[in-house]
Amino acid sequence: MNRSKGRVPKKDLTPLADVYSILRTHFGHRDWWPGDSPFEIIVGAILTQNTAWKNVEKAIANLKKEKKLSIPAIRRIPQEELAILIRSSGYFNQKAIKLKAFVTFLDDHYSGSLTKMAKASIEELRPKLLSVRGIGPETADSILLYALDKPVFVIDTYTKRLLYRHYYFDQEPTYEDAQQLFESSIEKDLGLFKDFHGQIVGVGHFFCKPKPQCEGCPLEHLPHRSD
DNA sequence: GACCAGGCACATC
DNA sequence: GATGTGCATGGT
Repeated sequence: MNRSKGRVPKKDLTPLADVYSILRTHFGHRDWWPGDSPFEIIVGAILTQNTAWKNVEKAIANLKKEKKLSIPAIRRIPQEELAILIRSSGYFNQKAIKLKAFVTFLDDHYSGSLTKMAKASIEELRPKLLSVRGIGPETADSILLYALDKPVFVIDTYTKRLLYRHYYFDQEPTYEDAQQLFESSIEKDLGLFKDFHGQIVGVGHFFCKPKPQCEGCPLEHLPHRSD
C-alpha cells in the first residue's frame, strides 16, 4: 500500500539513478561537505539550518581561529560567548543552544565520543538524534551520512523541489515520502548517497525561488514544470 | 528595502 | 495532521 500523498504513478519518469548519472557526468564527483573532522561536519549541519553556506563558513572560521571547534571547547564555552562567535550564521542564540545540546547529548549517551557513537546502528541513532533540541530530520540525516558514514539519504528543500518540478510528485513531498522514494529506488551505497545529495544541492540554484532558472541546468531536457 | 538561504520548535486550530 | 510564527545574518 502506498500511503504517500501526491506520488505520481507515472511510468515514464527518468529513474533517479539516471538523474544521478546525468549530474555526475556533467559535474564530476563533488567533494561535498569536506569538513576537517566529523565534529566540524556536525557543527556545519547545525549552523547551516535555513542559512546560506557562505555565512556558515565565516562562523566556522571564527570558531577555528578561537580554537573553539572541538567537543571539549563547546562543552566549556558559555552559551552567550559561543553565540557571538557564530553570529554570522544567523539565529545565533538558538544555534548556540543547539550546539551545546548536541555535546550534552554526546556526553550523556556516548561518553562524549563520536567514535563510540559511530559504532551504533542507524536504528538506534536516528530517533535519539531527533530527540535532541534543534536536530530535525535533515540535520539528523546529515550527521548520520556525512559525519558518521551511515547510509541514509538526506532530503533538503532543493531535493523536494526537484521531485516536484520534475513530476515525481504532484506537490512538494514530505521529508519521509521523499526519502522513501530515494532509498527504495537507488542502490544503498554510502558514496552514492553522499555524492547524489551533493549534486542536488549543487544544482539547487536552478530550482531557486521565486521561479526556477532552468538555463544551463543539466536536467533541463527532462520534463519539468515551469512554476 | 524585499526576498531568500543546505530548518526547527512550539502554539493553535 | 496541517498551518502559522519566531528565530537573525548576509548576499542579491
